[in-house]
Amino acid sequence: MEKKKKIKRPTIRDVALHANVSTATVSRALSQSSYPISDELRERVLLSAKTLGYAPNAAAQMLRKQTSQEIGLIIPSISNPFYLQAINGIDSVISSSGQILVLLNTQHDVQREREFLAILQSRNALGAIVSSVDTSPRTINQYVRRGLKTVLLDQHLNGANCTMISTDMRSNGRLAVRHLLELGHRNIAFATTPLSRWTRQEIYSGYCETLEDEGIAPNQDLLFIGEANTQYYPNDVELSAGAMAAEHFIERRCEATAIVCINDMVAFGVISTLKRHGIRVPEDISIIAFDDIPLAGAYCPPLTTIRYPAEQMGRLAAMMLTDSISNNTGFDALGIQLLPELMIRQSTAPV
Amino acid sequence: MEKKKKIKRPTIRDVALHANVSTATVSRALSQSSYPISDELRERVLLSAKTLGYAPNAAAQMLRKQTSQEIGLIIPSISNPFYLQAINGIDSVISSSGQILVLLNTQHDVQREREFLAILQSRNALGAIVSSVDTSPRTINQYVRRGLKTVLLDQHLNGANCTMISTDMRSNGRLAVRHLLELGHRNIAFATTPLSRWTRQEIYSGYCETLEDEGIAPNQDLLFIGEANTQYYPNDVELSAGAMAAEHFIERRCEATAIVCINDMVAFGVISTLKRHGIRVPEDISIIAFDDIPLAGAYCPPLTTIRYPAEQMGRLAAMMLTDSISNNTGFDALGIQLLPELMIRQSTAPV
DNA sequence: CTGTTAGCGCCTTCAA
DNA sequence: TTGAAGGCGCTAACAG
Repeated sequence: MEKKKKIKRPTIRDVALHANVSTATVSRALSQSSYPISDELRERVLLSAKTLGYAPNAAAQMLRKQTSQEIGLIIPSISNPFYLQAINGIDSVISSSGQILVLLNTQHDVQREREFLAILQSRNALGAIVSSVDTSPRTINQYVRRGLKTVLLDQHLNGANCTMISTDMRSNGRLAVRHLLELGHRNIAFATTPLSRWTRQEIYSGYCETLEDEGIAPNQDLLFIGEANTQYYPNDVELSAGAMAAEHFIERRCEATAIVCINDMVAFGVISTLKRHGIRVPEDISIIAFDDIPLAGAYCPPLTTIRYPAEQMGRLAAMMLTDSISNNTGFDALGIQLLPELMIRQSTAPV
Repeated sequence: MEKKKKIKRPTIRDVALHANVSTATVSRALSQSSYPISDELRERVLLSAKTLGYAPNAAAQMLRKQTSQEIGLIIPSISNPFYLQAINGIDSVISSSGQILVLLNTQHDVQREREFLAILQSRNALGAIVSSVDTSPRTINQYVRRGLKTVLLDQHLNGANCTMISTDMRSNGRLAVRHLLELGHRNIAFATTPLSRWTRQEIYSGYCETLEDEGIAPNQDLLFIGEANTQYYPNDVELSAGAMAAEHFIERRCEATAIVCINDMVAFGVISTLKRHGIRVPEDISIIAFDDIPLAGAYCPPLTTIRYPAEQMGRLAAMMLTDSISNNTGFDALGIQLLPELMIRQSTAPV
């Protein structure tokens, strides 16, 4: 192969030489600083920079200024539309303040999560928004202590020394069940992916509590867990998990008149599977879920669901982070919970 | 407010002092280099680093090594599930080689796209994967010339000096129409968001061509364009655009027996709106679309669609980029097209 | 107003 | 096998 000449980008010194000024002047002319500089020089510098195609070296700036413009986003997966919406919200805030989003996907691996935290630390990231899969706040706190501004998203980690934004999943769970109870349902099943995440456990707890309040004993036989798999829908583990749960539901001839699904995607998997078996929603069985992803209202039937304000949560997280960065306030373990909203559509009906 | 003591992270020098060796030794001990170093020293250094909580300063490394481990992903929006899948594919490749993904959302703004390219250049990014909204390859070529490794995703920009990965949208369009023709449809409408992007125009061209081949004159009255809006579905512009197109379709009492939709989300918007007006799919009208997002198969009816191998495209883009980086091959304007696949489900039926 | 200069933290020759 | 030292590109303190 032909030898490749390494392309050397022009530096501030090249510009200085070309414009016949000092590097300091170039630096001042190019930065928006209000530092006094004559218009003539400024223009000469700007011109030289343009002719040479000069672009500042970000690494040098970071090193010198001891800071970067990066915000790290650590999430467990990017398959879930929730994160898409959250990213949207986050991006809308940070991009307008000239910051840059570094996306780190842990794939639900605690080890990776820790590595990513270390990476952000290494990079002098301005801050991190973390949807943690860790069960202990130890690692997070360690980085917070070392100065990494952090906001926890979609997860409430007891004892974490940082702002946490979530919704009260348990009361969301209650809300869903109460809606079904009001419609006269008494035999209510629960379909979910494995209850490994705190948020899922919370929803399930809310479900159990509310039934108990009503004098209905929660029943393990009504819990349908679909493994994360791609057996039924090759492109989506949650859809597929929903389908799996529904298959079990049918096999076991479950007589529930309603199913609470852990999220919209699982619900879609459940509904499409039930339909394939000739079971109608909501005539034969009511379905309620959580998230309210954009498609929920355009599904058939339009899905009754508890809105999870994903985009707003993302936006809020970014705002809290930005605030904590610019005011240099930290260590304020503020817990924020967004209130749920029941979106009644057409997948639930009276018994 | 209380004065905040600036937290200073330990440097390589601190570790050197603590371990009573030189900074050079520390550097060598910590890097995986095969440089000879006694086991005893190595362990001492590693221990010191751990006790001090040392983490290398990425900026300094980048400056010194004149390179970063960043891959930039420039996309026009993160609302479209296509990009979600593409990100998934990309991430799966680059994260396994220790690289980091920087997500840059242009919001369909050419100006922002150019700024982002400049930012990546500034940061000595290893490379960029770009889903461009530019209509000319000029800017891209400029950065390619300056050494930024680039792969164009989901867009074929004539004259661009870089690898381009896309599918042949025109033949995808043809494939869709041919399927409908085979089912006996002759009066076929087209529902889309504005035809601003090249990919959309291509699909539309394929649609027109195929009709002409069949002796059917394309008819402007059969083209339904839904503005990007949030009027019908507040959380999703494409869903909403589909709904809008369908409303027009109904208002104008269009008599087409089939609709080609520009993508699955638009199709969902169309279908749910048609249904709301009592029009059945596929009994009254057939719907075909493009993308095959995970939900397509779980919709009702399951959507007949042309699979757009988003994740594979992402993976391929990342692989091409990685390859071009490690082999330092560049300027090889390779055009790659992934073949479409018709997923026949239940939203299309004979006339 | 403009220039000189000293590092920011790290890696990597070169010398020992 | 280890250490000393220069410099990557930039900014900010200090001189002029």
